[in-house]
Amino acid sequence: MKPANRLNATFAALADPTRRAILARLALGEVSVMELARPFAMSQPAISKHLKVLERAGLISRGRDAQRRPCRFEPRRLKEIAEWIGTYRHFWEESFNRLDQYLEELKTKEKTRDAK
Amino acid sequence: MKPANRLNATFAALADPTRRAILARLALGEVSVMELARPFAMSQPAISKHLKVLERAGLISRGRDAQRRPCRFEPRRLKEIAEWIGTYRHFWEESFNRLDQYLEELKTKEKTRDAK
DNA sequence: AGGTTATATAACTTAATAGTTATATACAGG
DNA sequence: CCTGTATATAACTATTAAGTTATATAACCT
Repeated sequence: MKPANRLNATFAALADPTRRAILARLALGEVSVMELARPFAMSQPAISKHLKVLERAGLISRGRDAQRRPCRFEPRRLKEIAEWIGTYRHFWEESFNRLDQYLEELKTKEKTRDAK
Repeated sequence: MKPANRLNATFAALADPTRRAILARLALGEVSVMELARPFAMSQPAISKHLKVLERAGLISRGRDAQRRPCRFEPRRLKEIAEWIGTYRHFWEESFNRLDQYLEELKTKEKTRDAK
């Protein structure tokens, strides 16, 4: 998959609260599908579908343990989107906020001056 | 909007490459809709729809300049998802990688032993 | 007022998503 | 071999999303 498509798939997968909850659970360790499904007010096939979405997005991988298919969290794709967001980080970090504040001050001064 | 719904809307908005490209453009400064639309092989109403999605997600805001509605990038929501991802950061950072490597080594040793 | 430019909205089509129930597959264990 | 358990798939429905064209709204300019 091309990197842009990876971002599409990753973001789309993360847009669903059930899937984010699944990831949160998997961050604590491998779990089977049934175990994953239990806390949700949703059928098992629905959970299986969510898992397929997560897997195709590369956010989880699956093992084999008898008839169980334990799911494991895979951090690579989260790292990728963390890096994507990183290119915007300066917008909310200290150094930028200082510039922002400075610009705000300028604006306020202008208005004050114009009002005179 | 509740925080969970905000995450839904933000991730969904970012899942589209056109919208990510719009954000990238807006990170360089305010732009009007027509200017934004130009580089895309897409009608103006399509761009307006994307902007509405971005606006409802809180990723942009819009001003007024005569008949123009200049769009401005709003970093808050990106910051929020950066924080959400932050809770998983330890999975790909140095300290974790060392543990991961150690576990990989253990596995390899097991296999080697079993093969004997 | 009338024409032009910028943007938004309406109505529509197509395709994708999230869920359902029912069924199929695969393995485990007596 | 038979039964139960875990998971996946099929077939279906309802909702949402992304695009289109045509039209409406709003502000500028002469």
